[in-house]
Amino acid sequence: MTLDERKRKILQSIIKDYVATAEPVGSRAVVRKHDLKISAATVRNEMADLEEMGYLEQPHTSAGRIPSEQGFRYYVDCMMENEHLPEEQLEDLKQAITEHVRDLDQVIAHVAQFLSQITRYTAFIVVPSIHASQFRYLQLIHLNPGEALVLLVTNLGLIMHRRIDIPPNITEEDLESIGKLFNQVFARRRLDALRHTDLQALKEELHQRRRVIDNALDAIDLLLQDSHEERVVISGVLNMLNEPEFKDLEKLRRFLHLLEEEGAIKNNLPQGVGENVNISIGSENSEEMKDMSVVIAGYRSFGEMGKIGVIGPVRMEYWRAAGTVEAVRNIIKEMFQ
Amino acid sequence: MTLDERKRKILQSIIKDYVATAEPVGSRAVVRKHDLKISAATVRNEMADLEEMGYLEQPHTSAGRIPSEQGFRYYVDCMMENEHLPEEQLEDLKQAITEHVRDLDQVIAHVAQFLSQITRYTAFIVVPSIHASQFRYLQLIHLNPGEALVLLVTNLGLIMHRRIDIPPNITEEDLESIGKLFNQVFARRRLDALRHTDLQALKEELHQRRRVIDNALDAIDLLLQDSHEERVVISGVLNMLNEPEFKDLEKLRRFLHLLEEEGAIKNNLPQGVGENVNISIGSENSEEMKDMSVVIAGYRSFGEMGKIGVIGPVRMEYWRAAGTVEAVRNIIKEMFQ
DNA sequence: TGTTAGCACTCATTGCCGTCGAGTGCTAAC
DNA sequence: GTTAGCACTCGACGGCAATGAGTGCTAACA
Repeated sequence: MTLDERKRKILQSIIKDYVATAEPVGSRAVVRKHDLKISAATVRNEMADLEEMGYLEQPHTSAGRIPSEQGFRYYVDCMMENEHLPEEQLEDLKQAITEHVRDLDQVIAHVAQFLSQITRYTAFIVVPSIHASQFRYLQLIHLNPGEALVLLVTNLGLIMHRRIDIPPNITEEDLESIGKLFNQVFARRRLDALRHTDLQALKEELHQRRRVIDNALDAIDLLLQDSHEERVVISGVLNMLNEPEFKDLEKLRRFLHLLEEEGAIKNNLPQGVGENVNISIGSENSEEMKDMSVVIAGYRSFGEMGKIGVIGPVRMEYWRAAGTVEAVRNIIKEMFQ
Repeated sequence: MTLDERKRKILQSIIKDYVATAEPVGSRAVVRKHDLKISAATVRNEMADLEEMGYLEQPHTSAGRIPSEQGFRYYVDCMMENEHLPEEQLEDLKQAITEHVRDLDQVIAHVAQFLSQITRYTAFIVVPSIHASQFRYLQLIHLNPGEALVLLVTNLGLIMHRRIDIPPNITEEDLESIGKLFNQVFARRRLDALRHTDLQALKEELHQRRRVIDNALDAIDLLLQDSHEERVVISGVLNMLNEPEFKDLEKLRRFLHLLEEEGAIKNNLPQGVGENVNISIGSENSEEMKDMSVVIAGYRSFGEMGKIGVIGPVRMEYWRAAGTVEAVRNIIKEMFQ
């Protein structure tokens, strides 16, 4: 399982070359580009060994070698050093964040865009659900006769809302007093503590204006359900068109399809990602993503786990992707403190 | 400029065939498929005429003919009848709308999805800005010490919000009283009547708690700016991958690029669309969309003009697209009444 | 024992025909 | 005005040889 220094050098050369060109790499190319002090024939012998060990493969007999998934795996685990991205670019991102700090959605969108631009892969951010947020404020707003708005605000400034029907004779003052009641009951509780059963209990308790309250409670219930959903933000899908592996329209279609429905991508990301940068290569992913690689890292946001990373072809510049994902993750981490 | 009956028949045959197969159509195919009572040779003569008039073109000498953009234009203007889509499908859509009537965003998303699914092209909906909405309600909500939320609700139930900084000694009660003040001043006015200068004037008028009010006014100002933006909702991008014209990766990239930035697509849609269904073929569009066609119709929503339609290749089933766009537009129209 | 030069072998790619067939334009006959 | 016939055009397709990159193997060398 452990390779000697020369084999490592050769494997590394082949990986760098192959990632850059997407072409099989021959023995001559290895000695030429990385001027090792050995001949092509020696390299050939070594390459044959590496192939036997499973780190390389040969598309056909008279072609050069390309790294196998196992080869990439070995490189990533045992040889790779993350490439740090220049301080100034990070400064740009920090700048952009502080400019939009008022609006979490915008910050997230910016970060995703930054990540995809720098890496030139497709970036994603999984924004955790808001279970742990505190209830801050509820308001019933009279819109038009027979129609009101339930508005729920969390301590993070997240806003959820839903329209409800009300009996036409309910006045603004009525709504206000009902709202006050809700606020008293809910004050400062965590969203995930407001369970369906609580709502039911509250419903029983209240006799007056049952109709409004019923509808409002239903609306709140639905809002809370939504709050349990993670969101996924994606940026840089087009970057994939530059990768020669997506010349194949079928691959491209599968990839785009995966992104089209929110849920699909979420369920296909590697599970159990901790705070470290994690790399998942080709068939290590689920069936749907078996010819892509994912570089992903976790971040904590108010007690919940979010994820950030990039998706690219197996032939990915892992060193650059990992370095960038790590740096951006750290910035997010900072931001949440 | 006017064609005799036989030429029209031939043009129509060629269009139908070409749209279905994406292959040049020969003279034999025309007589065979549409059993006209004339021979292939006659058709050839007519086709030569049609080519000279600019309605057909020939990819190369020994190939069949394909309709030119002018040919499509003639067909659309002078021969086409919209194909109506089955009542039951429309019912499905109406059903879906009434189910989600609580949330305008969801309805829009549904309609777009429906349109793209039925036509198998890429659907878009331009949701007009909300200039004409009425101000309904403003609330200042205390989030955390030093931080509050400005919340603005329109009579349509649209919600805009923004976080602001406040001096840390401001209490919830303070915010409430300031909010009341705003509400009095703004009550029932139209959003587009709340101009920057008004806000400035209000600012001058108020002496107390200047800091909070300043920040809130700034926030409102920004929210109003946003409210002037149209939104574009897009669905069914992937449908394009089925069209053989997008085998060409360069075309595909240009198209996806256009969709990637919100603004780009908005600015490239045909201008001056009225309530009728409008068709814009190939180079009649802006440079960026010169090999696509757009079928578009307008709808009125609270005094503002919205647009709905589909984008497809020039080789589009205009009759089906136009029929569907029209039907869906009518449903939207109904919904807004 | 590890390294290297030499050489035969493999195989994808490229360019070059020749054939095939769909489709045309033209002409002469109906 | 319509049609049949025929020569012509031109892209698509398949076979074939040349090319060249790259390999594996062997024998000689250090």
